[in-house]
Amino acid sequence: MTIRLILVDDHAVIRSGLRMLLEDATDLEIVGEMGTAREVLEAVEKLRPDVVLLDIGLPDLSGIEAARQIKQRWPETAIVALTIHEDEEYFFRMLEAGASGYVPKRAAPDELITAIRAAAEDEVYLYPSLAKLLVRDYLSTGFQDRSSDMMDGLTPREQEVLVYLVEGGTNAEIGEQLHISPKTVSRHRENIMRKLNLHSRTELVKYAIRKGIIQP
Amino acid sequence: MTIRLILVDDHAVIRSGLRMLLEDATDLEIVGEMGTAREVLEAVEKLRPDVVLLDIGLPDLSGIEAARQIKQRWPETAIVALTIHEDEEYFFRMLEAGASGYVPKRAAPDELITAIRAAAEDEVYLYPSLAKLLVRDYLSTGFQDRSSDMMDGLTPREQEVLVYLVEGGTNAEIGEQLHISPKTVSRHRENIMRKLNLHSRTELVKYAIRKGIIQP
DNA sequence: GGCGAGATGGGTAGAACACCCCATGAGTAA
DNA sequence: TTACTCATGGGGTGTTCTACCCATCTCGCC
Repeated sequence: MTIRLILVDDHAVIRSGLRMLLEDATDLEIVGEMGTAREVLEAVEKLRPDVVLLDIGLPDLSGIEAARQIKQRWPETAIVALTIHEDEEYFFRMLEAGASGYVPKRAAPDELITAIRAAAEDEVYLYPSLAKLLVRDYLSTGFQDRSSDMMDGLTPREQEVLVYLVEGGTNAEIGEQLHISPKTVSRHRENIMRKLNLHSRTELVKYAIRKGIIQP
Repeated sequence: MTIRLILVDDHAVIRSGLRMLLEDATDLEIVGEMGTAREVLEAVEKLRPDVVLLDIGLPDLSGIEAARQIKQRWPETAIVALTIHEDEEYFFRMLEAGASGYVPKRAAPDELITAIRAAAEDEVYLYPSLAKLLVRDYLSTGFQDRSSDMMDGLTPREQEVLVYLVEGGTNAEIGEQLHISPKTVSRHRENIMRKLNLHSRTELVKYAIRKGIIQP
């Protein structure tokens, strides 16, 4: 009983590498290999794999959107995300899209194979550092309505403060502009960082630029 | 006459994949495999490989700096950069550091092997899209003074420290990675900020992203 | 009415930062 | 030789940040 697998990554070298790596596992059969989301959708239709191993950074369509469409049309197909991104942003969006596994590329090869096997059994494999995020989120919010707010769960005020933070002002300066105490600014900053799993202003700036909140 | 090779990438999955991929080429012998720049420097000293296959995005030290140090201490060792970055910035800096090849991860496996063989023969393999950049640069400027104008009068060491600063590390962490005291890191930071007329780390991050030194 | 979320603030402690002072040694160019 | 840049570090000082603790008030919702 082999697991039929499709590899998706826009880097040919990585794709070929993965193929060889996975061929060691005799219960895995790689039935297809491609580099764009459009090819994947066609291939899933035609090949009906058990598992799709999917990179997020595809050129034509994000891996997240690709996953969403795959799960919508063929819910029985399991998806394992293999990516360099370990932040909350991508992780939760991939889960919402229906992924059964999320493995960072820094993981050990065995962990990847474990994730694929788990996905094929309709189970879920999460890399420890990311599982932790999920547990924390579950404990705090119950996580059932996360997909609705889509703006990372920041409140309007927090989003507003975030803009000022990444512009480079100190808490005191921001407080003056918003007519609130520096402590309140700091409070908002703490909540933002906790929600986004960030731990310094430099990370905050990079996050904001990624999200298009500010221009560099 | 086999080519002795070292693999460097911080992603274990990719590393293992590359190993399998390259084992198909019988004239290549992988004598080492590691994930950090520090390990590479030790390994080159001990193993004396013909070629180092090097990813740019290492956790402790940029691949560019690692390449620079390798070429400085062991000039006979060839370096092939294998990276996701295809922009001008990284490409030229890697060439200046002494790389004999530059292959994007989206390249075909054969191209990677070709690049390694070329490097071992003391030749240079450049991926077509990047070779084009080099030709264009040569035609327009003569390319001999490119390194000096990259960053507004920063010294090489300052440019190097800048990269680490905007990655988010503290002075102590950066000092550890560069084997210098935190005070020296701080000193470089002060000089950088004075030269660029910046006054905080967040401004530094935005500057670096504008210049393409890092990706957000 | 109570309950949770959001916004508001205060305090504390340790770490990190930003900006000064100083110096030594290596290398290079005038 | 002298002068200069570069990289290396030490000290100090005040500010800022990060991460906890605590509280009150308002609002909508069940």
